[in-house]
Amino acid sequence: MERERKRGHDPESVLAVAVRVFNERGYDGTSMEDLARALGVTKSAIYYHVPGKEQLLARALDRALDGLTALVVDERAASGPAIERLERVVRQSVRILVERLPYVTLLLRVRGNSATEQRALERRREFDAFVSHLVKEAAAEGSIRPDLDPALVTRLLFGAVNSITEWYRPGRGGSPGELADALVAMTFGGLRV
Amino acid sequence: MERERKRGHDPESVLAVAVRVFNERGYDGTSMEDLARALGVTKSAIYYHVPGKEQLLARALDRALDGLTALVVDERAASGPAIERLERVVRQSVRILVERLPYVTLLLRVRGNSATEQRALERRREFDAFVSHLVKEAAAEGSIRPDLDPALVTRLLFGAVNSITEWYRPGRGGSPGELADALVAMTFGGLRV
DNA sequence: TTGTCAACTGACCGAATGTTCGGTAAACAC
DNA sequence: GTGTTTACCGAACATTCGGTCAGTTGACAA
Repeated sequence: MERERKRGHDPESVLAVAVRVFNERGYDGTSMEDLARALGVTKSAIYYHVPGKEQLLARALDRALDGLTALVVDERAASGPAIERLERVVRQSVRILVERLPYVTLLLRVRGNSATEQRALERRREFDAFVSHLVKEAAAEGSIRPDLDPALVTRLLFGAVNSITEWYRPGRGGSPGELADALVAMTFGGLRV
Repeated sequence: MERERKRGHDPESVLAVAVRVFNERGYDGTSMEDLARALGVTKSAIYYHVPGKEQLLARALDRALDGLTALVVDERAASGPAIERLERVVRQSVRILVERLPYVTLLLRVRGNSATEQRALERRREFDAFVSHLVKEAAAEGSIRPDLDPALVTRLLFGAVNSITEWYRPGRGGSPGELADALVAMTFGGLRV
């Protein structure tokens, strides 16, 4: 029998708590002692469930990146006007950001301090390159204001998208769908009446 | 006589190097040993010029916040349509971000881990409140699309502005003025043709 | 009743951390 | 030349770090 299994942690619950604390204090600002306190166990108990601090980070970053990679794979197979594909990518990005909020939040703060972080940055750059290319396509098709540099548009557009990790809290501020609607409305159409 | 003063460091040059390294590795991810290496001196030499690591952070954050505070003071005295004042605040924000890029970059990564960081977050919140109010005014005057929540507009708008610290490098990608022009064009008017 | 095993604890390790301290070489002041 | 100041070094400080390991506990199976 398996059900209920008493009380206790497993690799999944440890990861969830760890990512929450990493986001509160920053990865480097979080000690294993901090994690232990948040889990209600001693430091050594953590090592029963996971191999170490850096692997905790690696698993968290993979969760974020797997979502973004899946998006790219899906969308590479799509066709139609680039501007419409771009809008879909933005909407899907918002969805993934919200669904995997703590993991993506962590990813967006990574600086490349370790091999793990550098690997994550490389995977992230693939996503950036994909989006960047898509915006250029849309510009080449004449769907983006010609006075705006496509590279700049990409950065500002995803600056707005990524800022979601800085202020969005689930349950507040509407559903992910409404959020995506508003974001697309503002970035594509402008905030001015 | 004063001129040239041989070679060597002073509190100012230590701060400049420290902030650069803080931004590369993160504040918590940077050791005094790292700073010493970047300065070409030993750890102890740093303490001759500055009182410690946290004061280095405090001074850096003050540089960023003093700029933003000055902007608020200036703009509180301004009049005219809120939408025009908002556009001016955005342009000035871009200017300050670029002028004080390393300092503002550091500020935007602060999580509140120490008393120093919490004080900085409080000052930053004053700026956010000011901008938030301004967007609401503009909405009340009918200058912002009524289907967009003003609070959301504020966050996305400054999500785009603040993203500058993530990718802008001086000398590349045009002058600060052109950057502000493009940013205002896109956020106010939309990226679509 | 005994044995097994998952899930821990507590004591500990070596390394790294931020900071302090005693000393010192070179430049300057007189 | 003598004393003082400036800018630093090297060693040491207490503390904290990520991580290890032998042992304990309590639920459950036989």
